[in-house]
Amino acid sequence: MLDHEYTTKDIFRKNFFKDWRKEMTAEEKATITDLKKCNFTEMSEYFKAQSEARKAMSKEEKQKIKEENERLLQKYGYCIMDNHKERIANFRIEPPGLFRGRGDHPKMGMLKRRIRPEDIIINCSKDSKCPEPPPGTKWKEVRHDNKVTWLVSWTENIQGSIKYIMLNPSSRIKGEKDWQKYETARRLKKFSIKFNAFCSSKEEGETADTVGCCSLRVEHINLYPENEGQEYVVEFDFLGKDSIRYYNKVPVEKRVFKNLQLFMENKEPDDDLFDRLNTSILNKHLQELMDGLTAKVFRTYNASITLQQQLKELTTADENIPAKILSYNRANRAVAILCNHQRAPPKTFEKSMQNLQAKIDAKKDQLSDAKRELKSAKADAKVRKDEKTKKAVENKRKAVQRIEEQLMKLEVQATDREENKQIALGTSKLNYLDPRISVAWCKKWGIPVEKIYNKTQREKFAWAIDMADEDYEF
DNA sequence: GTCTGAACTTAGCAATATGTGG
DNA sequence: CCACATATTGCTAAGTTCAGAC
Repeated sequence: MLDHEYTTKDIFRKNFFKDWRKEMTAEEKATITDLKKCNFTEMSEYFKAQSEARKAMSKEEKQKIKEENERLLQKYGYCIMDNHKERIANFRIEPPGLFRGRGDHPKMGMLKRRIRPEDIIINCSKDSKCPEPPPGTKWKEVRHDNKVTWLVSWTENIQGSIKYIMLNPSSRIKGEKDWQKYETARRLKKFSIKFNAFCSSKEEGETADTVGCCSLRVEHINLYPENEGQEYVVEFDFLGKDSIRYYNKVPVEKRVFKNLQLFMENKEPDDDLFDRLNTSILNKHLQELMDGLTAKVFRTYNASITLQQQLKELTTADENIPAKILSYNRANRAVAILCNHQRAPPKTFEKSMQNLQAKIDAKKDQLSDAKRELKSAKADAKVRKDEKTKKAVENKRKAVQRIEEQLMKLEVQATDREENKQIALGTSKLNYLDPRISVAWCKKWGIPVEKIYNKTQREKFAWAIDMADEDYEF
């Protein structure tokens, strides 16, 4: 991790050194007293060399590794549930290492210990052949609980939380749950509520300081009776899940604005904004409004309804397939922005943008050359009037057309990439957008579903690809 | 009511695989 | 066919929800 920014952070270094010293012998402890004086370059070089060696391997060696991975997958990557062979999601146990919390995490750098068979609980049915622990070891427990979906669990040592091995998203059990999620969100359509919130509460000092709706503090909002020509504007600025910043200015109803003013009266910046509300009160209230309604349903609803509406708005009939796909990506992007799904701009972004621009310029030159050739071929044909020159004109015309299409494709690509610089589309696509909306859109416009969903996504959304026709309405 | 823990979903980053143009 | 760019997959942390203890 030597090259990583983590290692420059004080908390990371402090936590690492503290945990490392716990592992030392008395002698080591006496010798190694200052992390600054420790030199890890030799180890770092070793791993770098390993990675280089891996890259430099011959085709045959790479193929061998691939086959070995496939063998492991076949051996450990599947289970039988209700008589069906199902793919397991994370069948490899998490290796030991240094904990990398996100944001300002107080525990970053702590030693994540190796998981041993004695830490492992196996959950399988009574009549099944229970997996054997490695020779000379024992599982912590073997149980037969058919009220839960996990196959294996263990307790990790950083937060003391339980980790699980569960089934792949393509499995029946996950697919049905996913379907159910969207059905609940669809029922929200009947209500004309616009509500964009989520909740959380956490122990201080154990986690990074992030908030959700119920735990927003006074310091996270500013109120503007008037702002940029709009009335009753609330400015949000806080760190949410994964310490991703949420910044937005939202005009609200006067009544909401006045209430927020009241909630902020006589409070310190670090006081709770909603001090009489907690997640259980909120969820109880939501449950009364609609069966199955919880805070996160709004996110699913907002995302899916926005995709549907954006697709309607952005797709035009006479466009070609690449242009339609651009429209799809734009609709997807609108959702990602709504949900605040961000990503760090790729390290190679500027460079790859320049390269693409260079390609576009080259293509433009090529186009004007082709046009010039077409012109002279036409002139030629006018004079000669024979079959051969006529055919030449036709060929040149086709060439121009082809280059124009290529140019357009490149330009579309450039626009798409620029607009996507800091936006992550994957999260919404995978977790919030009812796949039946996308499938219906594909069917309606004759777009192969492979253009929208890759192999993994098609496996996860198999249920939707199967059931949605082109008239599907969310 | 309030707190805690178990179970499950959602999240962004990094490594790896694949595709493409020179 | 190679180098580079892009797409996909893997990884695991960080959320939400709900039930049950107190």
